[in-house]
Amino acid sequence: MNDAGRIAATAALLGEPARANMMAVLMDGRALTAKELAFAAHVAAPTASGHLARLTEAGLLAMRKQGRHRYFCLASPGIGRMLEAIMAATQPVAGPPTTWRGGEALRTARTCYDHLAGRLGVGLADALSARGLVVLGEDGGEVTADGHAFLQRFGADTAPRPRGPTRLFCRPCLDWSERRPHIAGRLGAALACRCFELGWIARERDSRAVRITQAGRIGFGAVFGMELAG
Amino acid sequence: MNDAGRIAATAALLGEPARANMMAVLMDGRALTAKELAFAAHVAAPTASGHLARLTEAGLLAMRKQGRHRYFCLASPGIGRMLEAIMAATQPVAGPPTTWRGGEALRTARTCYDHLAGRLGVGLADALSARGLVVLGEDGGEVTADGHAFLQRFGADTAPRPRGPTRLFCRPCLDWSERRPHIAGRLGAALACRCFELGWIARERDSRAVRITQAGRIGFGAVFGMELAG
DNA sequence: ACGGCGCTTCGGTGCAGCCCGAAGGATGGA
DNA sequence: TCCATCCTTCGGGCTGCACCGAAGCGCCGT
Repeated sequence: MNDAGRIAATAALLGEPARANMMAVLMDGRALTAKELAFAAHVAAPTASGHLARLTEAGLLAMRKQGRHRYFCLASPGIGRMLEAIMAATQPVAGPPTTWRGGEALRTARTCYDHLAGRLGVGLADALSARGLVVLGEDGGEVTADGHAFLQRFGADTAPRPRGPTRLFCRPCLDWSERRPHIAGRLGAALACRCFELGWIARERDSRAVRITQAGRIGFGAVFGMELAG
Repeated sequence: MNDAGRIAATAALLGEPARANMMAVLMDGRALTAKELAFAAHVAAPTASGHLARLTEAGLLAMRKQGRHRYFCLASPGIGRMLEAIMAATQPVAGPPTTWRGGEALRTARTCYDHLAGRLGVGLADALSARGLVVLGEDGGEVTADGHAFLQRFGADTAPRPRGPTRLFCRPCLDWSERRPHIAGRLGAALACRCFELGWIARERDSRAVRITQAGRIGFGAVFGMELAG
């Protein structure tokens, strides 16, 4: 199997709308049951079962049996990065932000794999950029000296890893609703994690959307100088 | 069109072996004619024409008319990164290096989009790592202070971009033949570019393979301490 | 032990799309 | 002007695969 063969094999799996729906739903890192994925993909259980078997066989998904349920999640962070790369590369030409089907909550704030996206995520990136704490470009990002000090005070885990970086620290990730970058990578995950810890945001059930709490509204304003509408 | 829809649409295009072959051949950034791509994809001209039209329509390829020829190339660097991400994510489990079909030249040294891969690319990464000039991890890389000084002496363009980084500077890219990382990103491109300038390597016709010249054999040994077999 | 539930396997149907040969513009050279 | 080359459009054959209903297997709670 050569380069092109692997690309074709993988892309063929992702090219079926039902399977693409499943992968997209799993992008935030959660594990879902076969039935939930069947519903998300708008297909019957037998059809979903077949798809899930093929995705697992190909190493795109990992499966864990638990009682009578079978939980599926992305097989590795690399799979998530691949999906992000596909979405980033196929970003439609500039224009007014897409209207999401019933997705106002998603546009406000949501998780993107393991970091924050939506207006909250983009606003966070803007706030950090404006203060010179991070520098974001098309394909990479850097944290300034001021930024490291700030993040440490904020309580985000920015300690370097023992044996060199094993995951990109600061990486821009194009936001599908806002069409502007937010912060991904280990920093993005650390920021999101710390915001959950502080109770500034909370996950909505069965959705990638997150809700900004009252404490969050105050905190984002005081610490990052962000004004959150609503 | 939502996230999953865009993934599905793009992946469906890439999921056809003929189209995947075309994209893979174009990964090194060259522009090829429709006929050349038909040959690379092992299909007849009419079939290739249809595929190319769809890929161009979808924004994955860009087309330039020139005389009676039509040259196709990747529409943007982002498309190349997407293809790399797919290959990286679908890396088969560890094992003995794959035997390439008649690809000894490719295994020795080749271009991977715009940087060097194969034993030469991996060797270069190893040499720089061993000397503490760069630190490579799973998902990111850094150039040390010594590394910056070394690269400047070598003549690779490592000047920071005017308004922040617009492309990731140092990034590991998993090598398909060697199963180990080589250096991609702006640094990878700069290194490859400088090696071509110095006449250490030369492109093989109609292939991603590159040939190491006699000057290169001496240069890689003297400057990077690399011993190149053959 | 038994029924309920989640998931899988099996068989048949139907559609989407890949593929090529032949014919039709378009371009450049003789 | 005429031909050769490159590319595209058109039409028909064919394969592959997504999809679902029904039936089978394993696990849990009662």
